[in-house]
Amino acid sequence: MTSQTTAKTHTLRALIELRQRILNGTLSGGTRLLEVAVAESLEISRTPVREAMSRLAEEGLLERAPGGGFAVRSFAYSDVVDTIELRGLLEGTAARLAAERGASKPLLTQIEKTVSRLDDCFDRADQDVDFALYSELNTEFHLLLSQLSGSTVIEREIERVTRLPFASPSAFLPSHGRMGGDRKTLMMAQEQHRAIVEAIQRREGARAEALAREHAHTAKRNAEAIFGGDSALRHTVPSLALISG
Amino acid sequence: MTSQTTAKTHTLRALIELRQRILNGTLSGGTRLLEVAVAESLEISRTPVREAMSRLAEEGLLERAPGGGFAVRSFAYSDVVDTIELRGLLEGTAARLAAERGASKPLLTQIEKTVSRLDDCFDRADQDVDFALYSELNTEFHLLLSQLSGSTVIEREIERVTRLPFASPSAFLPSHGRMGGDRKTLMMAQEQHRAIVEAIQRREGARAEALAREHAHTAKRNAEAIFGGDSALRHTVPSLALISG
DNA sequence: AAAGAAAGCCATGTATACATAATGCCAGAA
DNA sequence: TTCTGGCATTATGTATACATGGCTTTCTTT
Repeated sequence: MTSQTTAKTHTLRALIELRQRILNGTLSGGTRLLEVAVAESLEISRTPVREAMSRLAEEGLLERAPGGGFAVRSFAYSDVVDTIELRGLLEGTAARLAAERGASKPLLTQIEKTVSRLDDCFDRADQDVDFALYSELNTEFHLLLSQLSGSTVIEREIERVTRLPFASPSAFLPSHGRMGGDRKTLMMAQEQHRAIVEAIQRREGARAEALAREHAHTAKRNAEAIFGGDSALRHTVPSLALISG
Repeated sequence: MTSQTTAKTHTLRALIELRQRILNGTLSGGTRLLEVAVAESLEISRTPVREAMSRLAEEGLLERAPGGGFAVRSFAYSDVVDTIELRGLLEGTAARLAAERGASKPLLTQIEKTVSRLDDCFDRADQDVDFALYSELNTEFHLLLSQLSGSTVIEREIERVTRLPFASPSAFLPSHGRMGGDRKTLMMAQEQHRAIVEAIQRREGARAEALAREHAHTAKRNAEAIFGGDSALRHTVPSLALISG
């Protein structure tokens, strides 16, 4: 499955390809990346490789090795849990700030619309939920929430934490593979979405914060369920191969 | 004052020199850094310049420009306040986790010793406090607190936020320039240090969190006082020239 | 056989030449 | 005057040759 990534620049191609290899576990945690080897593997020169690795370090997928060079960052199970909790912390703060400082009208209108469109995902009475659409709208909701905070600092940090694949709001969303109580789970999450927006509108800061934290906590429980389940369940979540411990 | 930085590699020299210029305001927010210009200015080639700029982007002092290249990040007054609050949030979480999960004995012993050594800064009955020593120990205290959390995620984030010069625990510490009620301010802060450690030892998570947040809040008040004061007061705080709005 | 020194390798650091893409300016025509 | 086309400039992207420093390995000497 040599995903012939076609990007404008070699740097971008290297970036995407390396990211891919890290996420799918081809490059496991702790692996040192040698410029020459990677360059040969991608059939480009060292320069764009360095550039790509540098960006991956900014993303948090690589870390600079002591004597120069880069190594793949190791993620333990506890890191996943802590990072999700951190997202809850940040999103909680975003919600509180939005409530306390008063969120901008246009953004509020927009997030209401997003919540409403999320509702539509459940329209059909049968078990089928449009997961792809839900996932997309869910991501949009969380992005808007970070913007509602009115703080570029908070917004930036959320964006940063969220970039780690296992901490993204849609990371542990049920996929088509396992259907069980998923519809109910999603509906509960959606109820939390609505409550968060309502609390912000009513300027109830503490409540908005608590709700957003609890919302992330739900994601944490999902993660725990998947890790506790058999490995077949784990494989339903893409790019989770990078978790070592 | 051409600070002839002597570092092993050109990259390091460029890194230090550029950081310096950003912090002292020579390069103001929004300024685009052109590789060739910087390279000529530092009398090195473009390669180490790119490398240095990439690291500064990781530090948060630069940001990647849309069409490639880097620009100096702009910091508004509100960013300073928000970032300090963010530090409070993170340190509060670190304190809570340390209390809840139970902190390691050796680290607890070490932080107790640090608190004790901070006490010694006030030994002399006169107004003189050893600011340099206090600052160093204060930094050490906050570092140990982040480690007490037992979460590499939290520790890493605190390290990251703290790297921004105006969010570091010792950023708005009174300097020799202005003595007024500084001794009292420092003693109050030190009292908070002691209380935080005590709460962690007693496994009082919520209290530890609240105390750490309040501690950062104190720093925020200091920052506000300095910004509210005349510009002469602002100049007593090193590397604050980078704040634009 | 053990220890030290030297040599050589390997990985990153650095310079530089060239490629390419974006920007902007100038000129000419509608 | 304004629009448009092309050219020129400039900045980043890329390849590559060479430098350097640390580590290993081996050879030599005691």
